[in-house]
Amino acid sequence: MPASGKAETVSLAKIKIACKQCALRELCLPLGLDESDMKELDNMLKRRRTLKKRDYLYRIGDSLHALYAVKAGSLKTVGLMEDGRVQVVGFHLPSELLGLDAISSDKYTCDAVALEETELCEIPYQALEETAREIPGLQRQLLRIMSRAIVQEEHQLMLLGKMTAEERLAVYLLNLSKRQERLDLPADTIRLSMSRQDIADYLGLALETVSRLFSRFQDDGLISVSGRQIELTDMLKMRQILGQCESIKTGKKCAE
Amino acid sequence: MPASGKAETVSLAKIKIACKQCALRELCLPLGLDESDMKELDNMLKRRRTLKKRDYLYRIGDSLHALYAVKAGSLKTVGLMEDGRVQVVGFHLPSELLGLDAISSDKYTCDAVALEETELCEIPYQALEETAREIPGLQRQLLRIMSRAIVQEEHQLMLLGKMTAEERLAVYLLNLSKRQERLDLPADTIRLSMSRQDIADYLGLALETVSRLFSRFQDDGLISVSGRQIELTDMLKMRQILGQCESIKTGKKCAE
DNA sequence: CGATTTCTTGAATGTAATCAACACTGGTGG
DNA sequence: CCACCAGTGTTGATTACATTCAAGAAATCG
Repeated sequence: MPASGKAETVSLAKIKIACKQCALRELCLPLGLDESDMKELDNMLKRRRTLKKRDYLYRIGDSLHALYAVKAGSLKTVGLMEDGRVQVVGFHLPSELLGLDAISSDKYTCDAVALEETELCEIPYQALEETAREIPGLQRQLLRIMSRAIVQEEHQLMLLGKMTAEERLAVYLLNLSKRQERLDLPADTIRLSMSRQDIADYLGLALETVSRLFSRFQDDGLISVSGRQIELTDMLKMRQILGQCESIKTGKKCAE
Repeated sequence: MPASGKAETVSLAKIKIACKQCALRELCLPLGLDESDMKELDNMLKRRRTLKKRDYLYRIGDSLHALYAVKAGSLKTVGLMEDGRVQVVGFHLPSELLGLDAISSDKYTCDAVALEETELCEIPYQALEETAREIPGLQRQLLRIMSRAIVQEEHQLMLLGKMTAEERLAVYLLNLSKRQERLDLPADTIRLSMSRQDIADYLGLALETVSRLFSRFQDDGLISVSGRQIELTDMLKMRQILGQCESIKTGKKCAE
């Protein structure tokens, strides 16, 4: 283990804070990087991007230039079928990474669309790959992040393949709650940045079904709905909808 | 570009053949490796494993020791819900890799079960990660493989979220056909190693629905069914079920 | 060969989709 | 500031697709 002088510690603390602000803690914060590593990373992450609501970050078939980390706002990634059917593949909140699907073929396989005013960090992929070679911890972290994406999607497969409409929405809300908590936001107040249609396209339901479920949950005292503002008024009862399977369904087990 | 003497070429050819037999071409064949790299890889891949039908390769919660490449036979990976519901997350044929989900948390998140007599190569993960540091091409390939898994699961999300039962089975059969082709097996003859129940649990359907669809496809002249032996007698008509979306649905677009 | 598992087929049911009408929201310009 | 309008969300009625329940046939295994 290398000795750590005071200068290094300070610098490290500084850059970690920067990284936290930049919402990239997913990628680099957990690492034990030395100062020069940090510089390299920092150089890579200079570029910013801002999107307005409905702007595309990238489209299906675009060449992979970069991965993106959400700094503020939110996006959806959407898979399309030529006959117009769409599947929302993911929602991306601050601190989360987009674009991993493009690594295999050098093309993005989904459209990525901002759901609101959104800020991102651009991570040029070529540079990231090269840097990962030099910084073992970064390589490791990158692999972990990709693996986590796989696990997350496996949960979604289970949701789409085996769960009722009611369960799907309960999972969805609890999952959003959990992700907010990680950002040090209140767990029981959710401001949805996506439409009912988006939620439906994510959960494999019709938008009317989603709307009805919001109403039913409200009638049952689980939530309080005011447009896109949701209060989780009875988390316990909400979890009971999921029976004993919370851990799998909300992603608790594999989220960390 | 380094000069390549005769000795190196021969050795490289030899190991590539070994790798092909070992069904690991996914991982190392596309790389430009030099001789010492090859040795290192080869050392890593020494261990073999053989499973009988219904044997578990690993279970949910087991610690990640290794990734596995299927050499012969087939497996399913299964996600479980405590109340007994199951979702088959994937089927794994020769040349395909299992265990990527475990990298994020050091635990496998699915059960992996052999569907028949199955042979595998064990790839100790720790060693793989370290080797990937030293061989840039390997790191790159590993990232690509993981990205491809993500893309594949995204297709499955679309299938489960947006496709009819009929379309799901058509996609499934065409996908199997394509994977067989890649192994230099006939594209129009499929011997299913999985039960109707497994297929149903993969496609998010009831087993009766799957059974009925096989019958209907046969009545419509698309396939000829004899238990688990399927002949694709009219691929064209089968593709027409999918409308214009073949490329997405059969994985053609992103498989390579 | 018998016994168990797997598969097929039929009938009834149910969950969520679709179709349809209306209400609310939020942004824009008069 | 209000009215308007497009987009978004709610609710009801009907329909449809796939599930469930049930029974029997076929295949597989010991």
